[in-house]
Amino acid sequence: MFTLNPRDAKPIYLQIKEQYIRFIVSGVLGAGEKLPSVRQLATQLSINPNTIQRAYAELEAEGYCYSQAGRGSFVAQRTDWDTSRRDALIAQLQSTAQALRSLGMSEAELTALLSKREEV
Amino acid sequence: MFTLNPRDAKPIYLQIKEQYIRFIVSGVLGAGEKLPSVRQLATQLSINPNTIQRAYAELEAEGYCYSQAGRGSFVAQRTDWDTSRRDALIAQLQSTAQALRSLGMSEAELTALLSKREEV
Amino acid sequence: MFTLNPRDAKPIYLQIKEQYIRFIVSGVLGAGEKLPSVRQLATQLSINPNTIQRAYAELEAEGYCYSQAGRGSFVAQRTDWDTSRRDALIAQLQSTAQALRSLGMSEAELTALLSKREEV
Amino acid sequence: MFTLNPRDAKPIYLQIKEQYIRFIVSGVLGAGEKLPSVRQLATQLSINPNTIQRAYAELEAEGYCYSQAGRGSFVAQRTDWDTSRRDALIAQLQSTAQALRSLGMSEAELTALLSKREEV
DNA sequence: GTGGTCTAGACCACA
DNA sequence: GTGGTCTAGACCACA
Repeated sequence: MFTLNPRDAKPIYLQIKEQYIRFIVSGVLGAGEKLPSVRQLATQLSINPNTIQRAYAELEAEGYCYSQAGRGSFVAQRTDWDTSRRDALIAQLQSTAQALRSLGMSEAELTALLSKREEV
Repeated sequence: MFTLNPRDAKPIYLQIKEQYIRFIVSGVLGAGEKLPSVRQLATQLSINPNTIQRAYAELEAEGYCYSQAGRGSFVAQRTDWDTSRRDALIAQLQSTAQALRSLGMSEAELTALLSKREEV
Repeated sequence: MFTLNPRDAKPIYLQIKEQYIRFIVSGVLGAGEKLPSVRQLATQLSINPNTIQRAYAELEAEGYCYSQAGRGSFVAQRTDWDTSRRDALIAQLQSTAQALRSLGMSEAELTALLSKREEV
Repeated sequence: MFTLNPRDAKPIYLQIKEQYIRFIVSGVLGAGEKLPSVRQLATQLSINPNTIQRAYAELEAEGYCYSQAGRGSFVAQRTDWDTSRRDALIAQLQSTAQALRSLGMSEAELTALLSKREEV
């Protein structure tokens, strides 16, 4: 399920966190579903448990999951993270678009860019 | 002219670099204009000259300015940085748009976002 | 393994960088191999860690290696540096050839030079 | 006659020196011809005389010209600089070719590169 | 004066 | 332990 890229400059805890966000946002992991325990995932990925712990802590801080002592961590309701994330992305989209305008890009060109999905 | 936040997770040299990019891209600083000297800016911002040096070195590496021992640093011609910057922004725009799509945003909504200029 | 000449006009960080490039390009250091840590190499060469840091940072910027806080620095895949290096060398070959032509060397002589491998 | 590029990272004294080498090597300036005086050239280029002085000193050290106290500087005989310069360029050509071979370039490709004159 | 390199040494994030 | 950032301050090349 997880792909960790050791060559990436991105810290491992962030790679884990961002993959979880992708899974949760896309619905691969539904609200209420249980995340693997810190120890379990650490063993599975051959990684230090501290690293997993940090990823989980940030996910929880941003409302993507919640943890219950003794039971584990679970995917949160969409309402807990939806709005703030959306707002952040919208702000970023608009500021990037603004930067492209200041390089002389027209509205038509900007709109055209959106229809071309990036490949990666 | 400069706003530095030493508590920011973003390194100081990057804060300086990015502010200069904004000034240059927006035309506040025109091609050929002299940047303040490394030492001068260091004193003014109460920052170590090495930190300024690093910001200037990266600006030069990315084509935003050029520098000469004994003379100073100067804003480069637009052609020197135009394309690379454009490409970076386009990639960012598309990846942000993709993230919004995975939150369920439609193409129509995305396009609508572009017409609303952000205020900042 | 390393030869440093502190009297050389060429900065130390560049001497280190260029030697690493030679090792990586020639295959002495293979993709994925770990470079010595910044501190380790600094002690071994009796050089300031900042100087090593700079060499490593430039190697990474040019795609010869990648580094991760907490883990170390590693030799990159060949595909990451191949093209850019090739282009640089081609430019250098052609400009040197041009200089020799302006000394009156004929095309036949130039071609002949290529078949004689230099010994070093 | 002279083109100085203030945007070039190359020091001005070097730009002057290299342009003289080009003139001398190509025969634009013939053996025995008088170079402009340091002061004269400094005024003409609006440049510090020290800068010119340094260019002339290096040209003389490398055998491209000679100076006579009270009379001025004159272009040297070709035999004074020809061989050493030629040798240096040949060595560089061969070592660059060798580097390209280690990237997998064939002899045929190398030879082909020579026939394509670089444009600049 | 101006940029570039370097040493010495501190502190932080990450694994 | 490992890389990344930063301060303080020195010395060099160049104009």
